[in-house]
Amino acid sequence: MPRRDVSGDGRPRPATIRDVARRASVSVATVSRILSGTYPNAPATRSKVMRAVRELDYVANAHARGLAGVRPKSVAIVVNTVTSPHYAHVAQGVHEEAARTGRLCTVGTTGGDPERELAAIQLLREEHAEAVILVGNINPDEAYHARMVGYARALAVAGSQLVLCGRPPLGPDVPAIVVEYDNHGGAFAATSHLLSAGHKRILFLGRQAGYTTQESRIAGYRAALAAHGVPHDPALEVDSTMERREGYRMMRERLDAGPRDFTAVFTSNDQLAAGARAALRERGLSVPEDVSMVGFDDLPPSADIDLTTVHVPHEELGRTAVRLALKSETPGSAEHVLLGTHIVVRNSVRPHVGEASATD
Amino acid sequence: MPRRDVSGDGRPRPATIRDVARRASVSVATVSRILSGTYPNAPATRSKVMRAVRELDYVANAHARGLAGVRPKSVAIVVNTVTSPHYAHVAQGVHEEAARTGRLCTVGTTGGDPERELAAIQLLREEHAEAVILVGNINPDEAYHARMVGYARALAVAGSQLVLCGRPPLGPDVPAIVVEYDNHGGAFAATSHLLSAGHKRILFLGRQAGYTTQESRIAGYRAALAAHGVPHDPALEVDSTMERREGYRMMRERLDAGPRDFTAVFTSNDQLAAGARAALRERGLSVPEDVSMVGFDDLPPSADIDLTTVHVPHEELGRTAVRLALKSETPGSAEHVLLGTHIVVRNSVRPHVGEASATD
DNA sequence: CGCGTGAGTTAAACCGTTTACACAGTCTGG
DNA sequence: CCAGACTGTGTAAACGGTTTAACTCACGCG
Repeated sequence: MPRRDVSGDGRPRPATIRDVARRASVSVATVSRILSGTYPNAPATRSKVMRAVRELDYVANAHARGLAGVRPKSVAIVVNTVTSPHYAHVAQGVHEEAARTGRLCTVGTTGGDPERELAAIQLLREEHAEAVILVGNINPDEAYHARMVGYARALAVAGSQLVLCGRPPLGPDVPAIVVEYDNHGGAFAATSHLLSAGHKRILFLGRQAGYTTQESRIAGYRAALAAHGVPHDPALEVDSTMERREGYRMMRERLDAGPRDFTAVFTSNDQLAAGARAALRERGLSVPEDVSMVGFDDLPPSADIDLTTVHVPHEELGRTAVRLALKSETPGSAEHVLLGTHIVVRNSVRPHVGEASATD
Repeated sequence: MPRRDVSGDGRPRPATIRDVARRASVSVATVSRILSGTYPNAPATRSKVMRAVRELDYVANAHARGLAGVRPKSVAIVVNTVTSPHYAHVAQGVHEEAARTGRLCTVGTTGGDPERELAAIQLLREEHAEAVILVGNINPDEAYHARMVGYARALAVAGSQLVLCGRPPLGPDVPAIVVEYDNHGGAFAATSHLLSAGHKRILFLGRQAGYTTQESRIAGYRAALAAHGVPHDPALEVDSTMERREGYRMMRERLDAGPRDFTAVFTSNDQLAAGARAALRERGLSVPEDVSMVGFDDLPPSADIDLTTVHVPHEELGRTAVRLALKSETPGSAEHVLLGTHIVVRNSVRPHVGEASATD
């Protein structure tokens, strides 16, 4: 019945707390208490134990500790991919904050597949992590939402604090911390910036129906047009995913399709802007001389191409998520934080002095 | 003495295997067997149990399972940062392969600090993960190496297979799987490509003493020069880190320092190439018309700027690491794999027809 | 009819921690 | 001088699974 390896090969096994206790001639309870440091102990005993720990190179077994009821020090994060810059930077923030407090992160990737997201959460239920952070953008449908609500409750029961990062709340009765950032306000500011420079024909690149992030951004764009009394032309809204190639392709198609009917471009993220910019250059149009452009995200490479863009606090998003999740002792908090975004002005916008510029 | 929550608040607790057993009127052993599927069982019992599982929304506690001696399904990866493209892509490969087999990844970041790397490993010892994958480039010194060897042994004892990814072996008696890629060969090919196009003055950008990756690349560069009988001029080797800004800065300095003394550039990675290219353009020099350029890494954005570069199988590096680690039942394997690199020819190199081009 | 046989199930040991409680000293104050 | 507080340590019961060995029951065979 025992599985203790006394038998054959004698493959070494890690030292246990019992080995330490034996070597230091104390009980296991004493060792445990001294290592956790939360109990009174005699200096002499303490040094005996610490020596035994060192000599045996003892580290505690995380499984045993977790089972014994100590909350494991771990946070989990579920992202789309680890290669896309936005996710990577949020993850970076999560890692920073986690590392500050001596934690590692469990990372699950979904490739944008809601099914895989749900599967990852199911797996994470087993781990009883302190926090489970779901980051980014999804295209929620009814069935998905219902299942997610159930899973969220299950996580709470398992003792994991759920955090939604850059994604809307699940509902009033689902306990989750929500850390969003101001997509609408950022898009409003970006569009206003172009409008103030005299642009009236502003192409919006990167519409994607159903995805909450993109919808907020386009809503901000429309709101700014309305606020400035500039007519909204649906033909200026171009569907595309968020990848650079797509920005390149869509801009190229647009330019090839007929005469240019815009003087400025607002893209749903910086990668689209970079792609669109490349397409423009190929057609002999430069930014900002011929076309003004504003992006969204403020990723590091955007500084190199002097792109005016909306700064998103990626890292802070991640840090805040972790901080809030670990703050409350008992999981099941519900909180809603909205981080600000602001426009970073570089050199990709020029005033537009159009034909009869001053009407209205 | 018990901690079972019968007392006050009645906060719900996750269902345990005992709850399932009770509900299905069988013993816990039966439930365990049926769920693990590795034992004969009667169909009637099976469906009873499965129903109870569904009704109670039972998932097994990973800690308990781990403690009971079942190898937890988890792989760990330790990287520099999650935002740098090379690491991100390797991590992506690791995640892919892990996800394929239903595993999540634990990720530790070091920020390039050897101390933090060692700390992460120490933390990972507690987890008893199946595999611990250390990725990338370091600047090993004597003390670090000694400690790492000790930690590597400890990991083996804990049952975790150590994998070194893009980093040289620790030593013949340290059990680790090593997955490298051909830095030397790639650099040799890249340099040869430029030499064959008639270039004799090739700037090497990105030398960094002590870092194994960069040293292999510069060695390949020198070997190619020697093989083609082109004299090696140390003044053409420029120190720099691997960041884009640095490439921009160093190239700018070089151009400002005096007349241009090179016709081609080989950079230690694509990001340096992008930076250097930007600096060249600012001075009115274009690639490839005025200066030929070859990079290293073949990151996605490099296709957009038509950069000829050395393809590194980032994702495959990660996938191979996981695959090999999980292959062997017992940890402590030692294996050395060298993945190939190859040059991807785009449009950043032009033949150089120099003054008196044909001497030697 | 006795008995092995094998499929299906169970009781109990065990994994390595933490912690509630008991207990032995040592001080302190009345 | 003794009750009571305080210190430090030990004992043993959890935590929630897996696994071994034993047991039950029907069945087929000699």
